Amino acid sequence: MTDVAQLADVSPSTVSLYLRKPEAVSPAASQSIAYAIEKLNYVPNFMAGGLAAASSRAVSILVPSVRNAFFAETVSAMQAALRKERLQVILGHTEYDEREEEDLVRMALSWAPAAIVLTGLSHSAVTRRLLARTSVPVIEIWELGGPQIGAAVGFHHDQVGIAAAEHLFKQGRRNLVFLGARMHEDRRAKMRCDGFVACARAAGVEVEIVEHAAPASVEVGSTLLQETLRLHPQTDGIFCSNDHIALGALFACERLHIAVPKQLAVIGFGDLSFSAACNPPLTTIRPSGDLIGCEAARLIIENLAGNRSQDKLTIDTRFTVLHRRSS
Amino acid sequence: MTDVAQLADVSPSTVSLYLRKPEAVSPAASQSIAYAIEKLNYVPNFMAGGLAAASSRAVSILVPSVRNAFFAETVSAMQAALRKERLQVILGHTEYDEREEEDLVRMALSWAPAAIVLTGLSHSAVTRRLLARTSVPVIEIWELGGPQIGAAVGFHHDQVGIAAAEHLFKQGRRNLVFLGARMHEDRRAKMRCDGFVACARAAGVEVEIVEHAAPASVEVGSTLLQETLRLHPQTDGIFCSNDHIALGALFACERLHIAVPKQLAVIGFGDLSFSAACNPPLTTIRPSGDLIGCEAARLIIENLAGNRSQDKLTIDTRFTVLHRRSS
DNA sequence: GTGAAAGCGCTAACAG
DNA sequence: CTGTTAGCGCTTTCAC
Repeated sequence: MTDVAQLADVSPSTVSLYLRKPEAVSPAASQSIAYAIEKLNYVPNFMAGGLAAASSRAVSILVPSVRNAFFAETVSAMQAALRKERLQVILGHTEYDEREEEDLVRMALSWAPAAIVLTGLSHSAVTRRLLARTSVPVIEIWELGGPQIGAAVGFHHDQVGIAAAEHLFKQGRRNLVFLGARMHEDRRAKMRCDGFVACARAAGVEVEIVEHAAPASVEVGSTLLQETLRLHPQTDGIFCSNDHIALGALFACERLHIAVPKQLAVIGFGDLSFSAACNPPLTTIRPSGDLIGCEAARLIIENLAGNRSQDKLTIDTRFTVLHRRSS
Repeated sequence: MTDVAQLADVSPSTVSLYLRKPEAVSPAASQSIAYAIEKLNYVPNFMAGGLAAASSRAVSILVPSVRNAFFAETVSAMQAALRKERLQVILGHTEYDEREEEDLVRMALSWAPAAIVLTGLSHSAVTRRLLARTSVPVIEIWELGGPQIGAAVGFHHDQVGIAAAEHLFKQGRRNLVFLGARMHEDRRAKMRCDGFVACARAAGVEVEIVEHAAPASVEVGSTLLQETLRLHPQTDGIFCSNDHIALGALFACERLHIAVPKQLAVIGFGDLSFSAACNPPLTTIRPSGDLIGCEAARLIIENLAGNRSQDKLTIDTRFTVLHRRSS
């Protein structure tokens, strides 16, 4: 930076200012600085900058896994939005493990990030303590309806379950089953299940739950459907914890010559890549993973601009019931 | 760190050493330092560390998009492997745009990362120049068979096309079509196509190519299949640029009552979540996205440990033809 | 095995 | 709008 300043015939602080707030530097100085940067192939050092400023232009995002299309979408949307403000994404995978999250938060703090984004509202006590001690803004995504550390951007998963139950009721279904996978890990799937069960119970209907120990997958969906028919042959409506399970169920129905939706109505969650295109097209509930990412990024950017007002803000991104031919 | 040193009654440099090479510090000192760290809730500052050491424990990973399951897998595998060495992942999305990649590389360099991981072998001249000037190790993933900047971990996409053609020949198919989407962007899909066409031509078979301008999706797959039947009704074997396209084709076949594989053999690429579970199970070629991530991480870790030997190393992670019932 | 000294490259008041 | 000044918190020789 000193070299650039020398070549541009200004002081280093003017170069620094130019890099951070170009509009505050005179056009003449700007031009010669730009030339010098180009000429010298100057690459700024973010670590020196971050050290001096006691905070970096990095945002730490911690999700269970980016293999999960939901989080991939959110991470992608967020990175695109943050990129415009020249903010970098530091990614961490918690694998649904609070201890892992704790460790990742510790490392995240070492970068003095502009913000830390966590998935969900349940975190270990240590995580909460670590975060309470810092002034780094925290944003929790993909879940609403519990105690927040900072701002939260997401939706109520129990409401998803309620919407699913109401939808199936409207279709005249009364023998309902919830198909789930590994719900002890995926708390949000559990919440959808709970909302579904509670809503049905309020209408005098007892929901059966058929669960699998393996992580959600298309194959698990097929297995669960077979299991469902074996245990509860009367079933006329199923809500699947996500669209992978639902697709597997549809495939199994096809193989077993079960008419969907005539004999069995199927509703999923996620609106994944195949959901609109399969046979029959899958009725599902679409969570706005993109919107969650965009809104979270917006909060971070506003915060950076000085808007410290939205500390424990809650943004409900809602969800949409997509009624297609599987119900 | 000074506070920790004071409390532990050692010098700051001993604390620093303890944090970086615990085995080089005496057990007695280690113990009191550990106690002091715990007691004071000391959080190291990576930026100060990076500034002083002129390099950070961050790895910059640039992929087209993490929404793409292939790259999500690799990123996930890599982050898991790097995490064990306390290396952080800085993520960037190029969206298949070399200008974007260039800009992301520039920002990546500002972190003085332990390595930069790029997707594919084609990069802008500026990107190459930027990278040539630094001593940051570069690893290119998901493609082999072109000029490398640094090490490369991946496989030959044209060989995938060849394997697909050979497979279809073995099934007695001679009227072959390649179904692709947006191949001007996805160079690697184009390479698979080229390999397929070249192999067929060598056997005296002319392959037709049916392409769509939109990005690959299940719906595009259905559209492409219909288009294929309209333009080339004799077709008895198709190779799809990926499993989303293939799944869409299977769905369309089902709707049109086209017997798969009897009338039409289908082979895809990717072995995605649904590929083994659909009707019929999809014959596909599995690229080892996980392995690519693991091997890339291994290179980075070895490099960090001083193994500078593997500069322009090439690691072929191969691929597997999974013969299932769609062919 | 441990400590003293000298920065790493930049930012942030503040004064002009 | 620009320059001066004083560090930010750590690593790294090099002695001891």
